[in-house]
Amino acid sequence: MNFPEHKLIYYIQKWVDLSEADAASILAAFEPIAVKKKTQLLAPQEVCRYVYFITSGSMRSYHIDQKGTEHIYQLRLENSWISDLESFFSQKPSKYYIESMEDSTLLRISFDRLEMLYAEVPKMERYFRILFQKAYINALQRLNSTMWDSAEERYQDMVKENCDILQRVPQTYIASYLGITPESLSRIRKKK
Amino acid sequence: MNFPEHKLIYYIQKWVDLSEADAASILAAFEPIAVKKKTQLLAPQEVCRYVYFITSGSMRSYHIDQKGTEHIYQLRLENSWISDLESFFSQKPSKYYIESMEDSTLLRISFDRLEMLYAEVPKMERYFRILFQKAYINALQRLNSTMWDSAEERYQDMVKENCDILQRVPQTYIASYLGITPESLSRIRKKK
DNA sequence: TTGATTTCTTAACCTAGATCAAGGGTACAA
DNA sequence: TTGTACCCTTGATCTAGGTTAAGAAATCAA
Repeated sequence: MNFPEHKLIYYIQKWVDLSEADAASILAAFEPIAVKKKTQLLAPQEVCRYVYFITSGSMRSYHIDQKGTEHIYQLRLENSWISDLESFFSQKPSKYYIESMEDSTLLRISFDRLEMLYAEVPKMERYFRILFQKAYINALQRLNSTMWDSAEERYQDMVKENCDILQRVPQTYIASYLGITPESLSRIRKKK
Repeated sequence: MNFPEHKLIYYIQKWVDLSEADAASILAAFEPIAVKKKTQLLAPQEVCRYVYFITSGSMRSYHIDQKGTEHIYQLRLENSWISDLESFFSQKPSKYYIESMEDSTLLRISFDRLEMLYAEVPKMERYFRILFQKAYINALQRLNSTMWDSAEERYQDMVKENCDILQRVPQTYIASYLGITPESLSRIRKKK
């Protein structure tokens, strides 16, 4: 079987064992969608209704400050999750945008449907516990390197990870994600 | 009943319903310890063996860079959790210190005992899922404000939270936590 | 009570990265 | 195929916060 939905099961099974029945329940809970490049899935003031698993393409989330400058805080490729968890779990208005950077396909699940899924397949509680734990560890590492490493070190770390995101999205997005201006990133790249 | 252990149950019950039996299982899984000010619970190269719930006092976690400068990335008061999750969950050597800032009492649980507890009381899986979810949201907010707000704004936000940590620990710790030098914090405080 | 350590403040100077401005390249829409 | 928007680069200048240094104040151990 080779439906795109199965990638989701593959990634969940890296962390918890699933029966055939579990897998079926999970797939039934998610709804597939397809979006063109630069489609907004969330805008400020809206409540974030879904958590998304990206099956192909790439997404970013960002906010726009008082001066009108965009600040990207998440860049995600296929086989990872994206949402505004703060808005999703509180079901209160978001401060952020979520937008596709390429034509993309996603699986989405709503707040109520997710709570149902936790009841149906309690292992999902464990899966998301592990997912958030890793996400939290990651966010702290990013915080540490933002506070204490130079912009150049942060960029070189990203290059070392050899993530093809560097080839797939504009440098201005990478710069914003690293917390610097496009001009600074251009100067850093020139050096090497 | 008024044993200090019960604060733990109180805080867990804010997020999941516990039976008497659940509460008993949880309390049985944790071991109380008491430490003097400036006691190290973890040092670099050691594996972080426990997750700690602080029942009284305060803790910090930090690392020391090549130049010998301390960088604090967590400051925690009573009724919150502290650990190095990266080391704890991988059971690999840590890069961080965990140290008490005041005389403190804590409840600790080991990796194996926690896995047993998840099996005994599956609701704990849900509790930690919610805890890490909130911690992750928080870490992203801190990352955003470190990237995009001035040092003064970050300090003022901390003052607004009205957290008594500002009174209880040296300013040099607050400065490091905010990602600035003690000199800069002193200048910021002088302004107002 | 007293020296020793730690913490906080202030001042002079420095630097990484921001800001402002302008030109060239590239990609897609018509 | 051309024009329009976006993207990247480069240079000149500016600034928040770092660095270095030194003294004052507070805290602590004996």
